[in-house]
Amino acid sequence: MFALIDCDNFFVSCERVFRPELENKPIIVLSSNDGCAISRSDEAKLLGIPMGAPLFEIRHLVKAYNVEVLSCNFELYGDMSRRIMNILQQECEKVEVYSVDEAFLEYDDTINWIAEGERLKKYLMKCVGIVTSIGFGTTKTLAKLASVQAKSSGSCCYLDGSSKYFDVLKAMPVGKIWGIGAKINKNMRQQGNYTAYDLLTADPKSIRKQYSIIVERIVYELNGRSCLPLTLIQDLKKSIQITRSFSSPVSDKDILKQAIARYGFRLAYKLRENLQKTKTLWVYGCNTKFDVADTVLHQRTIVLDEPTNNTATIIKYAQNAVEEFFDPKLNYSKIGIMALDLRDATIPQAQLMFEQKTSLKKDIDKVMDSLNKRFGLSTVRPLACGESVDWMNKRGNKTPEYTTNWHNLVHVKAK
DNA sequence: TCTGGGGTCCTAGGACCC
DNA sequence: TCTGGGGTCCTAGGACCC
Repeated sequence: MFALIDCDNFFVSCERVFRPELENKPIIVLSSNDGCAISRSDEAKLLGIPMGAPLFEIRHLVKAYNVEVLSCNFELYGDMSRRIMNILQQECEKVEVYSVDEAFLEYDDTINWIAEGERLKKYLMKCVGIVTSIGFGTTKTLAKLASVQAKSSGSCCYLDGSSKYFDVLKAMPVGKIWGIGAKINKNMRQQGNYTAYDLLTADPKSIRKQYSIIVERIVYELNGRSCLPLTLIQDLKKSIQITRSFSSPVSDKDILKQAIARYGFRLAYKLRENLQKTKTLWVYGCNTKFDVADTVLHQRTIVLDEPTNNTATIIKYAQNAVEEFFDPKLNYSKIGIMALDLRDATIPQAQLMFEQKTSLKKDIDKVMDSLNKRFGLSTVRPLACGESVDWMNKRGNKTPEYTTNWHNLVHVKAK
């Protein structure tokens, strides 16, 4: 038996925990650079604000209905997520953290599912203050679908592939199924498969021929035949990237080089956190993708002599790449760096052709990491990252880091 | 004027091997 | 003029997820 725990309107809900006066009001949380709405309260959804709507397109609604607009505060959401996952891990032996606001649980023994779900829901609300939707199912796909049903009904829901639940599946649009995105949804509807029930009764082999093995698996999963096991141990990452849009387009090479140094610095830190090294870097810069015809992408791929997670090395290659592809005529709207071909840093690689470097660089990284972990990210950083932050992206309405910064602790007065 | 960031998996086709 | 059969590995692109 699988369960899916999904936090309702997660980012908005995190904000409300510390701003209870925002309860029952329309709120949206924006993406980085204050660009799009990426989390909406139920009240905001009712106003017709779609997921991912650019702020400039919904200004009239924001104004007319006095919508509270918040910048994203990922420090807060990340910490709230950790709290929730820790609780789930205490409550159940088998937990797969699927995303920042979702987790799959697996149970072996027979218990009263709905009662267990309601208990968990209440407990999470009491401990963290976040409303969750919980679905149970005999496969992960069914548990996911049950959580969708739970969201609309307000209480926990159970699904298996038996005819007992066909009514629910007949009312469930095919596009709501985990793994059916916009493209496949469109094709399915053209073929006359409108609901989860239609897909459940489809022929798996012909579905595979027409779509892919992924959609074939979904058919089996809807029938109650489990194809997707719980992944308890997270595989090592295969790629890591850091990319940001500028608050306004940049055509100054020095600023681009500062920005890429910052992202390289973050990237190297993440690699070290994951105990990984990279053998291949991909550095790119582009103008806005909304200028239809003339989208330009400048890029360099760098294959390193030996795998590294050293900040100075990564920044050096990243800045070289920018130096090479830079074109003063282009307005860069964002640049980014990606580490590919990642290796396990705990397995030492013997070097045949290259002399062993001294450990000085390693020591510098170690000191930087420990200071930054203790006093906050980028307390110390390489000079290459620069000081000026004018070009950095906007987060105009960011709320305090209530749970991760001593200076932002909530003050409570007792009367 | 203004439009996020970070991932995964699968497939087809090309290059190469014997 | 005619030109086999069976593999592997890598990459780019597409689709999906949150």
